[in-house]
Amino acid sequence: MGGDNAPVAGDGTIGKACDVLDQVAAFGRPVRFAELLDESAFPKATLYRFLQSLTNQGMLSYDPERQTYTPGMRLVRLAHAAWTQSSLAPIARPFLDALSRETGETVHLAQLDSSQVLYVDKRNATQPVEMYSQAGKVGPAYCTGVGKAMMAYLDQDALDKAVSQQSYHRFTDKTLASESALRADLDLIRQRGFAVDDEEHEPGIICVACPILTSGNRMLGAISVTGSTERMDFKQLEAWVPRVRRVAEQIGVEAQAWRFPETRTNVGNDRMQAT
Amino acid sequence: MGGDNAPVAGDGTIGKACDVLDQVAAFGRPVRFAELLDESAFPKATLYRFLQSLTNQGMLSYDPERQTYTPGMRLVRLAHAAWTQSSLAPIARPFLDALSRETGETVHLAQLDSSQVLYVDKRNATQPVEMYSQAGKVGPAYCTGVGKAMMAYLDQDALDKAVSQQSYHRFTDKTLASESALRADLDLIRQRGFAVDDEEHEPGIICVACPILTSGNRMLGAISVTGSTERMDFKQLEAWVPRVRRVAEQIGVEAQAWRFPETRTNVGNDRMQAT
DNA sequence: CCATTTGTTCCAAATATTGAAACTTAGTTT
DNA sequence: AAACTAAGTTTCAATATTTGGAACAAATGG
Repeated sequence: MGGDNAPVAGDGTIGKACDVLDQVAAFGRPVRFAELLDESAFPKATLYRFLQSLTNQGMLSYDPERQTYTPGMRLVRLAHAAWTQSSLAPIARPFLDALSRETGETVHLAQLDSSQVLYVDKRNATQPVEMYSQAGKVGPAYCTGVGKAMMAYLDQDALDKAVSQQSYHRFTDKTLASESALRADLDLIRQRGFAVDDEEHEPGIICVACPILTSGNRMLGAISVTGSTERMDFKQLEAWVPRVRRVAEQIGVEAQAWRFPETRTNVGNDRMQAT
Repeated sequence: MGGDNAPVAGDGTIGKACDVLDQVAAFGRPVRFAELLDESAFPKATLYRFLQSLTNQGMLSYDPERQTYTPGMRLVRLAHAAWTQSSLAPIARPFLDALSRETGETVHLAQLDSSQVLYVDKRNATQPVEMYSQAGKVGPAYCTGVGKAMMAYLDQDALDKAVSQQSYHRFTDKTLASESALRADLDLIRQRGFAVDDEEHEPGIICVACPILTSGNRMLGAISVTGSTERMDFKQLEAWVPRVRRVAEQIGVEAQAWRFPETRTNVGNDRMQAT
């Protein structure tokens, strides 16, 4: 859609290079120099050199035949380290396995990254697990169970920022398509201790989600159990809530025991160093 | 310029930033500033600013409590795009599924990245698939089936470089622990069209692997079927070779049809721009 | 074949990076 | 408790790097 990519930039050359990476990744397909140049804030020569450097470094991959760029394999290597060390996934794994076994439904583990939902692990009851295709995927926060569960437990500042950065695209006629509607739901979530997604993102898909919190109520992530309206109704799904909540609590305790690093509550970038 | 350590560097600021990312990732655990400084070629203030910028960008994650850095979640997001767009995984998926079903054994899909084996997908017959824990993982090339299968089909230059960059650590007493032994095996592999790993990396683990090639014999990756000596012998495993080869061929054809980007045969970086 | 688009290289000017050293915390020892 | 030590952070002038307009080359197409 319209919204031009957030030129978060800053951080000198590194920030700019990251922007280029994001831009290439955002295309979702092999992209040519000219296409990038159109959307880019950088002049021709500058963008060109960035692409060259990133390609040399393996952060981008270049197809000389078609003259196109795609995100590079070095990212996969680095992400493996990130996933292992910085995500909740390794800690949560056994709990997800158990929850998946018990419910037989799809289970998601998510964290919040730049006001978006970042899925870091998944259990799919029926089919074999789809690898990366789900872990690493991002989704909207305002219309998913895990997204709302996480936002509800952000502190004031982070919440304001997160809420203001949602797109509020109306995916279905049940989507909460305004900041006020979202805020109202977040209040409710805080009251109940869990979030629901009532076909707000995809028709026929419903879910319940609970936040993962430290003892100091710092939000680390969320887990959810998803079902389809064809096979079950909300009553059935909500029956799992106590179980989901308990698992979320357990993960929170484990995470804290492992002295889990501060989650990037950090929505957007605050740095003073202006140009 | 001899076998310096990793400092491939070059590419100005971007290359340096990538080096820092690698360094943090290499620790495999939350790492403090001073620890990085010890191993770093950069002066204190420089390294400090790199870490700050990378953290601001979400490429690193910082735990203020423990004052430690880990690879950041932004990498996971980017890697998802890389995996989807630049790896063989999406193309190979149905073939891996089939091969896994037929053999009932562990199946790997790998690509070559900086002279190392990068596993991009995996099927594990018995247990549920372990996600990222395998995709994104790197391993040695000189003592794994997929590694040798891939190296055997590199062109002269790339092969020389790859062969010279192996560590030749003797994991088991069957490990090919020298360049000459490796080269001899690669010749054999080229002759037979497939590679074997006869407990060269892990005792009790054997495998057969075939390269994935384009019609122009450009090497894109490799697949393997792995077994354990406890459950089977080499005779049984080699019976799968024709099947593995056929699947590799199919993937190669598909990949070419999709006009798959040039694989980073590119071992190491050649840029003249010294520091 | 010329026109046009797309990709690559040059180079002086502008700017960001550099790193020694000073400074600030936090933790430890005397 | 004061002094010491170590770890992390900031400063600032020198310097190397990035910058980007414009020229150049290589493909594409009419």
